[in-house]
Amino acid sequence: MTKGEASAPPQLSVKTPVAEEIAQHLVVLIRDGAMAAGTKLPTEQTLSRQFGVSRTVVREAISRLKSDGLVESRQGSGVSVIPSSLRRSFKLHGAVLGPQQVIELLELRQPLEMASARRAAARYTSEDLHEIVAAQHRMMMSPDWSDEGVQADLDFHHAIAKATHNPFYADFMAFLGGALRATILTARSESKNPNIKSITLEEHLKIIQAIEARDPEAAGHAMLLHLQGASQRMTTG
Amino acid sequence: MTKGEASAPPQLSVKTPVAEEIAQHLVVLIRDGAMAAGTKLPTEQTLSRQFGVSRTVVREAISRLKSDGLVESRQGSGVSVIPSSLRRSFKLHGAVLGPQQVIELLELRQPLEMASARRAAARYTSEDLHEIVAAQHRMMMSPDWSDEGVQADLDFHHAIAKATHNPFYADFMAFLGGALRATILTARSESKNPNIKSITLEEHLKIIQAIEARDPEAAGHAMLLHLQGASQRMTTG
DNA sequence: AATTGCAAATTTGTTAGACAACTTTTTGCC
DNA sequence: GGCAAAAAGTTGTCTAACAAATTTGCAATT
Repeated sequence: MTKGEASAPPQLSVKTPVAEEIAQHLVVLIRDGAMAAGTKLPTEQTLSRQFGVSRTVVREAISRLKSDGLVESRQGSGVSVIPSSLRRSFKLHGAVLGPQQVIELLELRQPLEMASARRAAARYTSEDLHEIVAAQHRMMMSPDWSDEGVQADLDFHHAIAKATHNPFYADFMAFLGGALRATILTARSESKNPNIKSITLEEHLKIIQAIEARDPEAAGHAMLLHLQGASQRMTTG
Repeated sequence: MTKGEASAPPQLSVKTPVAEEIAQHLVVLIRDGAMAAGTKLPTEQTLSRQFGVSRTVVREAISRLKSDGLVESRQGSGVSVIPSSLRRSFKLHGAVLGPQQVIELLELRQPLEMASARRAAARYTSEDLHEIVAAQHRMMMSPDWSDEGVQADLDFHHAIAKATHNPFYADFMAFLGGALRATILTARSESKNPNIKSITLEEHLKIIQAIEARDPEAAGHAMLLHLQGASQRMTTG
């Protein structure tokens, strides 16, 4: 079977590997409920014929679904869809985030950041504080608004999350930061407000002071003000 | 190359597919920083020799890392590690959660659930409320403590998250619920407290009433009390 | 001496066929 | 009809080869 005669026409100038394309196709089928939980996928051979690719490619695609916890395979039996209640991976499937999604993601981040600041204030060690201050310093020194500066900003929040000594906070904040990174960068580079950096640094400073004073409530409140301000600055350009 | 002469001896009675084992091995290498961001992995052929498996298996393992957003491959060039700041998947890598991890996960869940309840109170529609009540009803009717009852409990929280009309809340709550599901089930089946179900239903009811009254603060507070109670009931047996 | 151009070597992407390991279904015997 | 053995079906792994893209090395030219 030659490569060109796959059932789907070449859809975009972007060249995505076939395995990835098929994986996404299957993900859509499962997420949209075309394949209910517990049901079995067609056999690898069937899928291979259906998509017009080799079994190897199908296996690579299924391998990704397994990694995402969407399906489970048993040798000799088949590949079955795992009920959504058991999925153990949280993932942003869309490559780029639209404005609405950014707002929603920020809304998810807010309570986590507040809790993060509160718990950091209660539990930080001197090394944690040092790392937080270091990120703040790095941001101060960076040209506004370079990729470096945004990175330092994200590092600041990540350092606070690490100071909670709960690895899930740290991991999840890193995840959210990465997702929002590109958005923050473009928002700032397009912003006409020249004071945006100094304002941010000031807000950060208040958070640092509240944490250092081991005052969870003040830390959470300072974080809330910071996030509200940042959000406003992002959306109003 | 026959299968038996792989460099590593068969280590456990549990039979995990080789591809998965190698994938996890690589994940550990990357997460623990043995392979810095931006660096290239050894070639597939090298890895195949190193692990004593075929290139096919190595490719399947790498395919999973790609799905997790840990690496990126370019034809002709190689496979390079993606900086942690750009990772777009959040995942519990350990198969089972230890007691400490459960506590940490509950701590991550708490602020999210509170925010979820608050926002649900502010935004719910009649259908949302209906779904929340339906889950409560299903839990009431289920034998204590069946898998069904735990599912209804999780559905209750998920329905609240959906009522926020922010898909990230709903998705993430479903994710967390799935991760905690097994733990909750065993904790309850081992509990000697016969009132655990009625207490839970009572706490749920208070949350429902606060949401119905469109009182975000009361809803958040009721949720906090519920989570604290549930956590206490789980840890003290 | 530096740079450009091109061929060769690398490396990932895909295909094909084969066998092993395990599960499910069918068959044949009692 | 019930049950064990055989057969068929399905995923897991291996090997070999070629395609497609990138990197590297070398040589010729300026």
